[in-house]
Amino acid sequence: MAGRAAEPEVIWTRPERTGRGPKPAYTRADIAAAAVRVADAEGLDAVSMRRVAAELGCGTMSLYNYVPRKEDLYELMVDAAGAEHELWEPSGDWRADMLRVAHQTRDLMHRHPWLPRLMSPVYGFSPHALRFLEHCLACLDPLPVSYGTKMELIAMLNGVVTTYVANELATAERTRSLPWSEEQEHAARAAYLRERIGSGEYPRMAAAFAENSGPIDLEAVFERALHRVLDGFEPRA
Amino acid sequence: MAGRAAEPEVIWTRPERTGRGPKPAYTRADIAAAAVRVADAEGLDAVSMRRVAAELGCGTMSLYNYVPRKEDLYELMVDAAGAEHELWEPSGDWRADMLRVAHQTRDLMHRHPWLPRLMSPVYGFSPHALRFLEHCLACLDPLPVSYGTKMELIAMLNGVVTTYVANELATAERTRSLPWSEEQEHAARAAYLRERIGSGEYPRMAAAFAENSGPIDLEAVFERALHRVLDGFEPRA
DNA sequence: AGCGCACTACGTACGGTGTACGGAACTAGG
DNA sequence: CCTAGTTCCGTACACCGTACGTAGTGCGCT
Repeated sequence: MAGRAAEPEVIWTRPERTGRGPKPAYTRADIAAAAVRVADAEGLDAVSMRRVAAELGCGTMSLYNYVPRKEDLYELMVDAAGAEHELWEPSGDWRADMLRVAHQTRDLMHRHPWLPRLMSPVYGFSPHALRFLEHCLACLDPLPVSYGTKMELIAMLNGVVTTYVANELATAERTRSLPWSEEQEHAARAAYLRERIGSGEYPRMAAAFAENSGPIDLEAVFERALHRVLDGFEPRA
Repeated sequence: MAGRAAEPEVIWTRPERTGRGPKPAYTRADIAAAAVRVADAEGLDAVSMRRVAAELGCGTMSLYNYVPRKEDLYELMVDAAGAEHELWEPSGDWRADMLRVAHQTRDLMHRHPWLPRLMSPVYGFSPHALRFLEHCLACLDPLPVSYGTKMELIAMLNGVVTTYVANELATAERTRSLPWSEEQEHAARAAYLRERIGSGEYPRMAAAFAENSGPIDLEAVFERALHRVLDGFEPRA
């Protein structure tokens, strides 16, 4: 009776509130918003049950009335971020629409740099994720391929965007907890790399760096990557 | 003097041992191997400084003589795993070689399921990562594009493989710490998904699931993804 | 109407984490 | 030889997720 059996539980099936007892002081959305606020301002590692509870102004253990495990808090955060996805009436040009989707996802991840790290297929079915998925499928209506293929397209595009942004943000998020700056870290790694490459052990890498030693246009790299992904799904190629 | 200034430090530039004092009891490789052993057997979350020290049979704080921060231990682990990459004489067929690379990476990640989670561009320049990169570039010698483009190809292929395997392993690694099994978790999520889709809010997702309700051939999905990536870099398309 | 119970709230406590600090043992360089 | 720079590691601290128990609250049922 009291000791509930260990049964799998998806947070979204758990009703937000039940009839009996005092009214909950917060909604799930309140909690997600607080966690997102903390993560945005202080980084994902600052998101602890205590910190989020403090942000809300309640006791730590009160959170466990809303969220059975910390992992579910993460799931709420991802869903809350997904709510910021702006949806539109599909234009009829699936390529243009998917490019727009990709750019919007990237912007979203720039606003919430912790998102790439939390991106997991496990969280892929939260309410807002479903809404987003349905929207992508709507944008792909003009594309004459099976739904299975469309799913593969969406997964691949999202994957590439996530990987790309994660790479963009990696040192930034990393150096947050380090006693030196991002620039210093970058410089140290670059110096090490130059030294290694100068050793002659890696002739092709040396050639690659010689080819273009200037700064890379990351924006252009991103754009090329998107187009290449979409090209792979163009029919009758 | 004693209080060293906070300067950026790449673990690979730090000499493995210095002249003065007693001989270190372990090599960096010993430590990496111990950490990998723990991660393979008990999951990445079991890799704590105490646990790794116990695995080695030394005091916890002794580890800090070899590794300044836990994060550097992760870097050692990734490099140690990278050492398992088997390199070969390029065949002259860059497509075949890159497919082989991709499959090998996937196998590697299956052997070390914690690898996708640690994959970070920051770790991309460890000794074995450089060796691997040079090998990929060698395989791409027959491809008549710039080194910049080759780098983009390698990054994209690795990214797609990593994302794909991470998805494959997500629930498995996740349920390790949960009081129920992977199958139960999967069933609960599937039930929730069916319920949501049955609501009629997501007509296209419903159609997608109706189209093919049987189990998906993940192997084929992976293969298609690889070919699509490589297609995007085929010259004169 | 009023009782009971399911629920919220949350203080305390436990076992874990990364790692700063300091002291003891050891060995190569001047 | 001596001393300075190491390695080794026990102790300690702040913080983490969360199990458990208690107190108070208000809905639903009788």
